[in-house]
Amino acid sequence: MAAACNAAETSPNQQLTGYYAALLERFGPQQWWPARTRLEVILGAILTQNTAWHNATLALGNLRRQGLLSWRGLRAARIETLEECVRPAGFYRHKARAISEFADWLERRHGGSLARLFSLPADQLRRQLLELRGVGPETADAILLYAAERPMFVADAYTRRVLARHGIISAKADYRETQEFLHTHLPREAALYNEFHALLVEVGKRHCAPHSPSCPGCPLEEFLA
DNA sequence: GCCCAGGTGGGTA
DNA sequence: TACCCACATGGG
Repeated sequence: MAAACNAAETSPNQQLTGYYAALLERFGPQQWWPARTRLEVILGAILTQNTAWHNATLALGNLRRQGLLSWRGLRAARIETLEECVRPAGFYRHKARAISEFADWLERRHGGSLARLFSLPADQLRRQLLELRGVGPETADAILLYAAERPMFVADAYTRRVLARHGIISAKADYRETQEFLHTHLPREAALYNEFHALLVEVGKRHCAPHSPSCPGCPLEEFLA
């Protein structure tokens, strides 16, 4: 029998820990982020905005074929070239501009050094990233977590949908509220946030359709039963 | 043909 | 602050 989505009798910490264990048991380690380098993590974080990851990989493949997967390459490229590469990921004008400005900014502000950028304290790094056009809270946190290995939970649409569907957070909880909840009730560990977020995306894709009241076959419902 | 996908930024009240 | 809307392509 499918469980009612009511976990009120256990603490949020216990719920989240139990959810994590249940997801890990069902799906196994997800080995995120699916990228080869920190630069690819950053580009992927921009390219996947409101876009299926598959389309982001098409754009990354185009950039690779054009020899643009380096800061020098990106800075030297014409914006029209970037737009053409990025087109499969949608919103291509925005994303090409964001990538181009990021490359210029890194050169200007940090001498083109990702090591220098990522040596900043997490709060300062996040503030700097948020100053960039096309980098909002989620993209900044994805870069912090998956490229800089800082413990910032990426409270994306899947995370919010899955947690809300199971009554863990309010359906109205926004990005900041969801992230604060997770930071409050989970150990502040990058490896845990990495794996948990990836698992939430996986369960969201497989079992948690938008606008559906339930999640058939969802391991979280079995956990609650 | 419609819905959805690992958001962000600008405008308006 | 809180909504609303534009931005765009590819797959099911």
